[in-house]
Amino acid sequence: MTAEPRWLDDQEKAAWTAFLTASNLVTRKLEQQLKDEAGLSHTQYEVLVQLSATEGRALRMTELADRLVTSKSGLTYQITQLERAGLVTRRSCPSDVRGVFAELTDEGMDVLRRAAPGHVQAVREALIDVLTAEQRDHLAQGLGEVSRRLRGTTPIDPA
Amino acid sequence: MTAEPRWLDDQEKAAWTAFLTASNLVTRKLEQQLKDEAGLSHTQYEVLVQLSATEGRALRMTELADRLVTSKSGLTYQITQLERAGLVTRRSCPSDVRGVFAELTDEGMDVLRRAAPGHVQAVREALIDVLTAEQRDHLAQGLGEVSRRLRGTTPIDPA
DNA sequence: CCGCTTTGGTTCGAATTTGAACCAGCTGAA
DNA sequence: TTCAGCTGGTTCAAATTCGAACCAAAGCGG
Repeated sequence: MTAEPRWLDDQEKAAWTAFLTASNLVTRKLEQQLKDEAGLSHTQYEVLVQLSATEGRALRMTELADRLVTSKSGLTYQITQLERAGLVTRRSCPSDVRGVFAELTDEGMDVLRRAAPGHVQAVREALIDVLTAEQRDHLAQGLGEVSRRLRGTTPIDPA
Repeated sequence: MTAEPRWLDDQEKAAWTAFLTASNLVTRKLEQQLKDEAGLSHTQYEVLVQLSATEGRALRMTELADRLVTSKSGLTYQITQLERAGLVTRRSCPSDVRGVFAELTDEGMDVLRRAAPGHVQAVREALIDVLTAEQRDHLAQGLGEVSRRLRGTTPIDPA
């Protein structure tokens, strides 16, 4: 048993390490930039972005957690922080007593507006402008598929 | 002032979000897998990998921190954990009293050997086998360049 | 040989993150 | 109607992470 696994060959390893290190470096860089220039963590920034892009500027906690790819408890924490800072408010859901909407405040919108330019610039410098249009397409294609598969992950296949 | 920034167009945004979500999802997935099957965090696993791949199975703290793309203090913490678990030992550097080598123990090597197959398998499922050989090449090319630029980042250009 | 700046690591405190446990409130089937 | 089981969020404790402060040693120029 435990047949020798298929190790990664050089080409595969190159792809893997490039992905891993780029992922770490970019994350680090942007976290830094946001903290310095806007006083926000990347998670917090993403919350604001998601809410601002949504009709009604509000989303349910679970939906938001899914979009951010974070844990429910992690989101609860961050929303509390943002609420404390006045950038977001909690509102209860009319159709489900248990439900909670996180809603972007005007101030939250302002903060986002001020933070966005610098952040977009940083994203360009770190990733977007470094790639050719073709490379961006390949990236979107490949990693898009990767994401899709990991999202629809029902480990138990109901045959 | 503050000219309207160049926002991301759809194509660029697609690349960015694909990168971001794939990065989060893959990280999450692998963290999970390692914790479950080997009782290691991904950082710890990477430490073992880097050491095992090095002549003498030892590396200086700073060098190791750079390779892992982590902070020095973060590495100090993790090495302490691994040392406590008996997978790594600290050894002082002969040529520099301040220096510290992290060295892989035999037990650490064993743990790595047991953990590797499952982890490689997970990496394949999450990323490598999802992409075509061509996509992997593009990924390695593009993100390799991204990494290179972020590494050699001396914000102050000494003109 | 002497100070000054840099380097290598660790320590410390603050901020996050995560999964497990928990509490309601929903939902569907009997 | 009723109860078992799922859902939506929060709470909690434990593990990490990071940057700033710190200490000691190394490297250097004079």
